[in-house]
Order: sequence, then structure tokens, then C-alpha cells
Amino acid sequence: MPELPEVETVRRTLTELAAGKTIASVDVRWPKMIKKPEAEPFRDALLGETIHSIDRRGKFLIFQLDHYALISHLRMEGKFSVNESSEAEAPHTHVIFSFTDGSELRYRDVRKFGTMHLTEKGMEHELSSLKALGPEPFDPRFTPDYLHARLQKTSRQVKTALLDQIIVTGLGNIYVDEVLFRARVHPHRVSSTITPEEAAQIHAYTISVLAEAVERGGSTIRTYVNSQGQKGTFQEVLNVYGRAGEACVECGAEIVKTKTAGRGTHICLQCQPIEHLI
DNA sequence: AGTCTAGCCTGGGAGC
DNA sequence: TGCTCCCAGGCTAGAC
Repeated sequence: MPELPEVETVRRTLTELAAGKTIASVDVRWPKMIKKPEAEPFRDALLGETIHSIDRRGKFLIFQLDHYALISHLRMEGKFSVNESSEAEAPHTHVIFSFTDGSELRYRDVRKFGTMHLTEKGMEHELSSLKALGPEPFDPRFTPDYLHARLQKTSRQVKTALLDQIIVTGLGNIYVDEVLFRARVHPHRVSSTITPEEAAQIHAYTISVLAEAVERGGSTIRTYVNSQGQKGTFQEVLNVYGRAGEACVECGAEIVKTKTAGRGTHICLQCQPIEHLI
């Protein structure tokens, strides 16, 4: 599932493949994924636009064009690739941007969860979903004190709070489990009981886990590949996610799987003590 | 205002 | 073999 490291890897590979190309036509096969404007004006607006650069904000990709910004969220399964128009089309291809040089940017998404928005250039951060985002984990404004203060204000379980992109952007279900394991904090701890010392650990591991995952090109758990079709390697160093029933790398206890707000959660109960639960 | 839940989607695996 | 059920989970809209 694309979280910050996967989206950043897609951004980098896609920049190499698509920057400088000009859109000649757009084919939208699944109009529902175009959230703003409607699919038809979306398509018309993009004709003749050149992709100058690709930015990332949280888990959103932002294509900077001549007059517009195209905002894309991959959600769980979305993938971009650049192909020659003669190449066979992969199943579940929902949007095709054909370039003037004969190549194509293809978006495919088995689950159809991904979204695209188009805004006037420079107005992308006014989009409600981007406007609401909290600091990037690598932003100097994301400090231990900030994180502790935000956690103090909520009664939610700490894992749920960390998945809230308003507090910090970029963590998803895989990396949040890894961060909390490394910080030795149980995911179901009430956020307001997290001490300044624990917040500092969570803060430090949020940064280091995401940075290492970016270096490794993300994690390939199910189907993730970057825009050049390559898998990430961070899954090789995951300590808890997807390791239910295996021995903890720190203490040898069995990793258990439970649920947090409907999501799978992986814990070592020995390393992540269970007091202060909701 | 803060928190929670249903819904969006499909493929793959388990169970019968 | 073939059917049904459940799970994967980021984000939003709407309810409480």
C-alpha cells in the first residue's frame, strides 16, 4: 500500500520518465476516479499541457503543468507507468495520457480506489484534502514537542492518531506498526497518556523508518512497484508488519496480530507493554 | 468539536 | 470444482 516512501519513489521514477512530455490526448475509462472537475472538462483542460515537474505532499502526487496542477492519490493499488503506445495494455488501466512523442502515461488500479483532481496552477494547496494535511515528517516543524502536544489533545489510540494525516503526513498501516514497535509503544495506548520521552521516540523513529524506507525504494508487500516496474526492499527489514506468529527480533516472543480501527495491527507484547490501554 | 463507522472496490485465499 | 465469505486499507462523508 503506497505510504510516503512508496509515493516518493513513484515521484522520483516518474519524474525521470514523464517530465518534459506534452499531453496530446486523455482517455478516461473510469470517470468516477476523476473527482474534480468532471471527466470531460478534466480531459479537455489537459490537452496541450506539458508536465514540468512532479511534487509530493504527504501521500499525494502533484503534477505541475503549464496552467494546472494534477493531484493524484494512489490509495491502495494505484500505479503509474510510461509505455510506448504500441505496448500491450495491462488489465485495470483506467486513465491514459497520450504524449506528443508517441509514449503514454498509464494509470492502473485494480481496486479503483485512487483519485485525481485538477486545479488551477498554484491553487493545489487550496484543495481541501491537501489543505488539511499536517507537517511532513522531514519538515523542521515536526518536532518531538509538537508531536507530544498533539497527542496530548486526543483520547484516540496512539496508532489511530498517527494514521491521522492532520497530525503528521505520510504514515500508513505498515510503517506505523514499525515505528511503534521500535519506539516500544503499544498501538492501543491512549494518546494523551504518551509521555514526552515516548513522543520523542515515536518522533525519531517516524523520521528514521520513513527515511530508510525511501532509501530502499519502499516496501513491496502485495503488488507495489514503482513507475519503472521495480519492487522496493524495505519489506526485508520489517520487524512486525506481516510477521504474525514469528519470533520478535528483539526478544523472541511471538508477534501477535490484532485490530485497530478495523486495520490489521502487529505487536510484540513483550517489547510494547500493554498498560494504559483504552 | 472530536470521534467513529460505513462505503468505496476487486482479487485472492480459506472453508465447505 | 465451485460457491460464499472474509480480508487487504487510505480517505471521505455523514452520524453521533
